[in-house]
Amino acid sequence: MQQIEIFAPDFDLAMTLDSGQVFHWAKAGDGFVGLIGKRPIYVEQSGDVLKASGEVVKPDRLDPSSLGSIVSDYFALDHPLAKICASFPKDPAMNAARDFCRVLRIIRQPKWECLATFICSSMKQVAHIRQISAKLRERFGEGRTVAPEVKADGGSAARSTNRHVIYAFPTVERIAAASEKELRGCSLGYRAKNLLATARQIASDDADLEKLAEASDVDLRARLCKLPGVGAKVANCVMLFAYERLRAFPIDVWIERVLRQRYFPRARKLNAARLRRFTEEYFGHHGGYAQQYLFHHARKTKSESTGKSKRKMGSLSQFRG
DNA sequence: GGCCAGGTGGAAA
DNA sequence: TTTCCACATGGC
Repeated sequence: MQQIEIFAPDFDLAMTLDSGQVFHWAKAGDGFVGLIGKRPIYVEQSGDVLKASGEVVKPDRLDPSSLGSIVSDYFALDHPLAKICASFPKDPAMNAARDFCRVLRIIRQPKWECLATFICSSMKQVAHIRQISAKLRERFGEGRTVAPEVKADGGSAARSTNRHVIYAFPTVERIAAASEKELRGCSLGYRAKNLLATARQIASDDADLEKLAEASDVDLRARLCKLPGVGAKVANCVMLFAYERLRAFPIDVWIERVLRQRYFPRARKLNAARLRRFTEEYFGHHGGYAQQYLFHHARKTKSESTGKSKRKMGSLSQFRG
């Protein structure tokens, strides 16, 4: 059992974990339990200090990192938030979102876990995605335990009787070995076929997610979009949340609504290509952060109307990256 | 019970 | 090119 404290200014743990980037962290004790890759972690925040505990059983040779660097890296504590916020365009919608979210960070997720989860996300609410993630983990993932507490006396948490069982996201190989029927048993619906096909492509070495990190934004997006169940929206989410492409700007129903209402209130012809061009040019270098702030702000304030005709929304969602 | 959800892929117009 | 529509599921 290792325990650490990290100085974490400009960071809100709860807000970040509740912002629709990642779907498996659960409240426990005064903080949250979850996994970073395969490592079970408990983390809690008090002010500018992040406390974490987790077992470092046998750090494998490929990843000998300490708990502190694992946590810091995952929550992207090195992202210069003040600078990023300063780079946002100055307009009423963006200003409001920035004021609301300025301590929300875009975390660095494991690639397969992020890709698989967002393949399951289409036409699902965040709460449903959490359910699907939990079912996939419990059914196919490896179970671990973690104590939801940080003790002053280092080793005591390890002996805690109040331990939570948490499950790692299943490996590519495990999903690839499953049947579509088994996956549908996790409430995936029509998404099961896509998840299975993508897992099998990756498992059979047709796509190497780690190697794709070397690709340019354009190439990376194109490669991701070749995977079953991955279109422009999912590709941009994976680029943003797993490949640290902070410019990637996913356009989902929430963002589309914000753009329509706040940036193009009177536009008639607002097709997907025009929206895409606008977001790429207007929000700039850290567009992904801007997008995440607009998304989270809209979702948490449930702003204005929510009733747009499905047909209209659908037509814009068609755009290919 | 209808509407909506961090969409995609393929057919029809 | 653009528009339309099927595809599952669960909460409100």
